[in-house]
Amino acid sequence: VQYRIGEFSKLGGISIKTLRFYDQLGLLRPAAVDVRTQYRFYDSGQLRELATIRALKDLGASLDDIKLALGKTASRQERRKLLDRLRHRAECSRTAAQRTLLWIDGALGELSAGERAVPVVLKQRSSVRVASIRAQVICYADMRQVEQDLRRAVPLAGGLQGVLWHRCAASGSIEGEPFVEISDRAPRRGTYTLTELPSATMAIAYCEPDDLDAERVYGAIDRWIGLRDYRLAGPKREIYLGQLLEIQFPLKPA
Amino acid sequence: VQYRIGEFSKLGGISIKTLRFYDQLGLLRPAAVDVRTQYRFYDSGQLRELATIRALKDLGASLDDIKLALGKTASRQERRKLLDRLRHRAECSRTAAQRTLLWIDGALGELSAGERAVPVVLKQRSSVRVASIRAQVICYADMRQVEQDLRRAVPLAGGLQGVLWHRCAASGSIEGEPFVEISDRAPRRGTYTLTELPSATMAIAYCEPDDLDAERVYGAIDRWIGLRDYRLAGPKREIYLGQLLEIQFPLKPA
DNA sequence: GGAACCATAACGCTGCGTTACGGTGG
DNA sequence: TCCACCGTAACGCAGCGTTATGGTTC
Repeated sequence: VQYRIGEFSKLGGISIKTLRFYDQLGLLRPAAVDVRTQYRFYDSGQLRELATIRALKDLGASLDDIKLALGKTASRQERRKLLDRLRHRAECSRTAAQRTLLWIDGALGELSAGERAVPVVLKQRSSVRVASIRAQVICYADMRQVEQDLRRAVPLAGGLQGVLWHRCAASGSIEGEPFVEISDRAPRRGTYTLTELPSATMAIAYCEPDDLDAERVYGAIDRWIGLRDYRLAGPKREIYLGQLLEIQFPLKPA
Repeated sequence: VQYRIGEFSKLGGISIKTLRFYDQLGLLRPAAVDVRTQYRFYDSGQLRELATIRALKDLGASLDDIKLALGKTASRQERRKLLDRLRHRAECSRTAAQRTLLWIDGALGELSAGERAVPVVLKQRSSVRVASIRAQVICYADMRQVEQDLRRAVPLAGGLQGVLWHRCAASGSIEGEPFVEISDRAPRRGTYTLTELPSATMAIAYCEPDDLDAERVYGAIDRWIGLRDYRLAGPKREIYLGQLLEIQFPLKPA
């Protein structure tokens, strides 16, 4: 039995446009084509092919994948590999959706509590050459003095400025390392150290220069990391950006 | 502090092209534009805007959504509604991924057992006017006789043909209803009944006219439905398509 | 002769990446 | 003068939906 495209599309539960598109891709060629009118004719066996295509598509396969998997040259091996890939994608997509869900629930909670949600994003930073002074202090405010010492010693070039935090109050002592970016031309040595901030993947967020806000933002980044398969890798960074502070948590997978 | 697009893109962890695109959309306008050279200049506060955009995007928002949510005319209400929508989407996406996972695991199992996986798809069928004869029989083969009676009584017009199964062996008795599609012009009444197959959403799959294959396919559709929030709604249908049988399970949500 | 069906061709959607081509800044 | 940087403009991607225009079948 032969069907014209309209009837076949109704039987197959798919649009005419899609059928023409699949024909053009070579994914589902009509069983016959009238040479004069170019009318497409499909047969009942092709309903099953179509169902196979739709089923694979519903599992997340691309039309290219499907074309390869259904082609005559395709082996059981290849079909299996396609399913394995699709399985993997589905797994990733499930965990991603799960994380999104948990994060949104957290954000909705904060909103209900009258606070604004803290946007946290992932960012890659390449390595930066810096001059720095590392110091232990009694309270965070004491770090200001160290920063001023550094700025006096180094001609600041308009590059990045900030602080690396090696230990924070929770660990019993406070240890920080103010730094400023320096150009490649080697400057004279002085009271400061020349090092290189390693390149890193980082979770970042912004906060006002205000202790209360800082605490919220630190907590938010911690929760963000907690939802993902990352761990902290190295000292946290705070970058000065005008009136704003960018908080960076360097990460490594696993 | 002002940044040119290249530096800003590095600080923000996003491509130059994307920044220009966001400018064009009005999503993130540069703080200043040089009138002569058209160079874009961004400031540090825009890093935070950018992070907000990226964070929302990561939660699945479209750029349009984000533009509305971050616009000055947007209220807390609207931002909340956006999060609710995103939450809903994430939930759908999670269950969809979960179903895909379970289904693929089933298919991989069948493949390992040496069988081919059965493609099952959802399909909408509109209502069809049919002539039919309903009958109880002792074994499935007896239904052939009823089908022949029907075909003798009705001028078959090349439309759909098949059987509705009201009861199957598992329920103790077998009751089926062979039918053939008829045109709108009312035919004479005879030994058959005129009814209308209601329109329905159906889970369908194809099988060879072979009892063993039929059993596999019925099982596959059952499992398919089991993974979703559907229930059976009415008699199953079998449609004859040349050498092929299309098995249809009518469904209703919940 | 008109309604329903078929055909091809071309543009639209998202969210950018990717040339191509030319002006700027240091 | 060179090279890195900036600009606009236009096409490409997936998977079709949506006209626009014209032939075919009943």
